[in-house]
Amino acid sequence: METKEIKSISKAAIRRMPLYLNLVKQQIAMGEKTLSSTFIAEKLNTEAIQVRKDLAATGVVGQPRLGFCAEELAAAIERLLGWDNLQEAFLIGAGNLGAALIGYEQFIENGLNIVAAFDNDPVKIGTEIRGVKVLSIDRLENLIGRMHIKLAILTVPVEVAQHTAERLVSAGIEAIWNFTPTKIIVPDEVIVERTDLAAGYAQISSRLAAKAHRKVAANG
Amino acid sequence: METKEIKSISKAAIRRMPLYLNLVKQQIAMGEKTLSSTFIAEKLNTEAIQVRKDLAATGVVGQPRLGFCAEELAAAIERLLGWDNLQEAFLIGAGNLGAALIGYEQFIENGLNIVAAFDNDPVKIGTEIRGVKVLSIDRLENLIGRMHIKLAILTVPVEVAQHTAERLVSAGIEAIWNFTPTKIIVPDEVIVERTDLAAGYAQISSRLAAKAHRKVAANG
DNA sequence: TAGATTGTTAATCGATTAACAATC
DNA sequence: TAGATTGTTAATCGATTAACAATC
Repeated sequence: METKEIKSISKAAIRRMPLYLNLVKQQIAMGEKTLSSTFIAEKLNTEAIQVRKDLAATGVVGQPRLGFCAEELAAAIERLLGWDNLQEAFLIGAGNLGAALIGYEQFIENGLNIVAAFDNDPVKIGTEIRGVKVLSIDRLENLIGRMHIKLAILTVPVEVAQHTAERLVSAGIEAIWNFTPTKIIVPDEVIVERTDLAAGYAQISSRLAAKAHRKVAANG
Repeated sequence: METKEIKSISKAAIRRMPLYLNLVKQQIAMGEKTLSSTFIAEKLNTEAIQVRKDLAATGVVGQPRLGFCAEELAAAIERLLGWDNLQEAFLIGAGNLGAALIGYEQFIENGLNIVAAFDNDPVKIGTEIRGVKVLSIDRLENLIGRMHIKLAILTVPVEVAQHTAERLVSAGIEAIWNFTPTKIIVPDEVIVERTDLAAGYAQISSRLAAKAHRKVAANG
């Protein structure tokens, strides 16, 4: 398996990788051995040049006329994303959103395993959500250390987001996936990714609103 | 209320608007009348120049020495995002994620109201999730037309995402919020926003993996 | 061989950041 | 007035897209 030097990768390219991976796996399942950037671009409604540029970052070398080896590509993307190893995570805040993430089967395919949930609500503590125990938030620091947990999924109410983030950092967490609608401030070495449902909805609603405003303007 | 011409807005700026709005509302609740770009930047761990550039898009004019009028800013951002009007939406696919979105209280503040859910599972049809009825997918087209629904939240399994999107488009939907890990292909005039949990996780896991790979390399 | 596809280098585009005059 | 802050214009940065030689 010949690979060239790994190139630097843009954040946008990383976000597209799961789309490529799904498609590659789909082709493998259909018995295809190779797939070209042209094919991928057509399926994902994008441009072949972007696909080639993105895939260059995986280090996989394609073959003129044939495209890329599907198996090799799948393995390279999974390695690039770290989806070839299981990642254990704690979920902090066992509310609606937290419970949904625990039940989100897709994560297993991505190598993400939520091993415990934490909450401060005595009613929730001691219960289980789809086999995942809800523990007291008091035990957070101790268990992060003992279980060598690197990733925390933050689904607490926004008011306690910053404070909880600071607890996680003191306990030695390496990465925080922040689902709260605020920006948490942590040291640079801590990896933070914010998945903000409000930000996603803002894209949609602003465009719908712009359309509506234009219509009102046109009708006087 | 003096406003200047509305400027064009980047997607990234739109995504930041909810953060600004939350902060502004918080300041209003604390009795503050104005807030400056410097203050906002400090609170959100970003640069004042970016805040000013973003806020310029709302059309609100600030005052040197004082900053921006909080009330005016809140109203302008809500109008820009379309959060000043209630948006009714259908949710398609009443699985785990779908149920969580129905229960996500935050949406009400954003003016988003999920009025019905649709599924093809006879066990689910006829039940309610937090007061939202689960209806048969067979009634989708009819009800979109009758209730003048503009927005559909797509939480179906990935295999049926494209087909379901096409049904929504034929029924006259204007916007689709796509939570499936695939790109749906629809006519240009249909507004699509993809919120992909896998893409968000890819950011985190790739950085954790890069860190781990570096460590292995360093230890020989 | 002819032609589809890769991968590199250059050009373009868009967003962020810097500099600074205008303002209260 | 002095000084903090705004808002504009220009410079920089990063990502996307285009052009094209190399390859099988």
